[in-house]
Amino acid sequence: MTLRFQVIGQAGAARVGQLETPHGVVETPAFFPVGTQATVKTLTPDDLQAVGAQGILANTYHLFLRPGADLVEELGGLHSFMGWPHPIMTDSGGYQAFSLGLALEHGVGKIAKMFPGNAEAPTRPTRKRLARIGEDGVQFSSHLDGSQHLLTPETSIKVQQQLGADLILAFDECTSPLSDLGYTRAAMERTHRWAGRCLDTWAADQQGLYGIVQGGAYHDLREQSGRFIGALPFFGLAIGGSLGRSKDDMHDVLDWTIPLLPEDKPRHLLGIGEPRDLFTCVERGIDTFDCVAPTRLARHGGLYTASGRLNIRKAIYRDDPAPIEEGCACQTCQGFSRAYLRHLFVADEILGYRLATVHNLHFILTLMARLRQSIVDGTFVEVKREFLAHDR
RNA sequence: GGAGGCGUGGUGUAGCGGCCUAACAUGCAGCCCUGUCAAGGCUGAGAUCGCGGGUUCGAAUCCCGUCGCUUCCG
Repeated sequence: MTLRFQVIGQAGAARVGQLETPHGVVETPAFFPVGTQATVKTLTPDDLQAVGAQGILANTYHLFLRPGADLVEELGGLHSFMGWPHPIMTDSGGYQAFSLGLALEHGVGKIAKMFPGNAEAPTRPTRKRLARIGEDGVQFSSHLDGSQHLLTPETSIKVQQQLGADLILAFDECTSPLSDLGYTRAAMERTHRWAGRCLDTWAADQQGLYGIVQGGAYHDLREQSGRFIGALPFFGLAIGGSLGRSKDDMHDVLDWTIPLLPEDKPRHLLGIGEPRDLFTCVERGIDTFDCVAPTRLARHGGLYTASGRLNIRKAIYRDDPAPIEEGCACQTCQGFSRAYLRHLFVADEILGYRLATVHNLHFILTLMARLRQSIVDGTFVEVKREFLAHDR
């Protein structure tokens, strides 16, 4: 059983590395598509390999509720259960403390453009929260059947052991961008206490455990958290939590945090990002990413191209015989027109969601591979400049 | 030939005297989505209620006529 990370090349703060896991080596920087319920929606493991995925991220809370950790363990663990023999990371369920808690109550995501006082209204309706946070852990009302479940640092790590991912995450609390300094500090301190409990429960030789830096968009808190989490004996470090109200805020958070983390450990940025984010975050020293954006956007008709995102449902594509992107090597662009894809979306045909997902993942994973190579070649700055110049 | 029913945005329907400057679904258009409650959400355009006349303070709603569709009987 191998669990090891080594940096093999650098360009400024950007770095190329190898993350060895029991299920294979991840060449970093890398992007992990999200497969919350042990499936990257609409794709088979073969599809995933074809688009260039090295690893995926699944979710503890969702799998704990359904089908249950005991069952997955009985069936040989996640890799065997879902037929994916390559690296898997599991999120701890800490994010659900937010997404089913304050995110519902505030009607926001982890990067909130809408703040109280801003003229623009929230894009999502506010709803009653399904998660309540206490010192011991998070009390969830299942979104499936309303049943009550307490997830703690200990139970989260144990469930992740049963699921058997290669890389696992500490149980933390992701705060809302609308949380004030006082609340964000209290949540961060609680996450720090939970970090110790996660370490105490962790079987270090089995899985690589990542500690999570919190602190919202507050400078002092991020520094405090970066120092604290960075000094603990985790296998890797992740940056989580609210990243403010803009990309600038997000970059500030990375600039404050990353220099405080040990250089020899892998750094994961939770829940980011969009194509351009890969450049700006790798540039600051991030090694791995996970994000629902490419897959979710694909299912909603948002398709990546070198000149920005297009919405395939638009009328202008009704009779467009061109592929999504001229010159794209993905299965979708090789065989299908924009007009056909638009038809599939308008007709609500399943194939549309799959073809769109294939394209977006191929796009982002190919971009990541190019970016990785550019660090080796010493052309990162040029490649980045060129990409950003075209991306709208 | 006779009796009845129905005609409301592109489509299917709701409303059956004032709260209708007409509702809902779907479709259409645009926007949003960053550790997935997410094949989801938000916003918008679109009908003077078949046509004509009448009753009434007031009609999509009641009455008469007319046209169209439809069901049953012959």
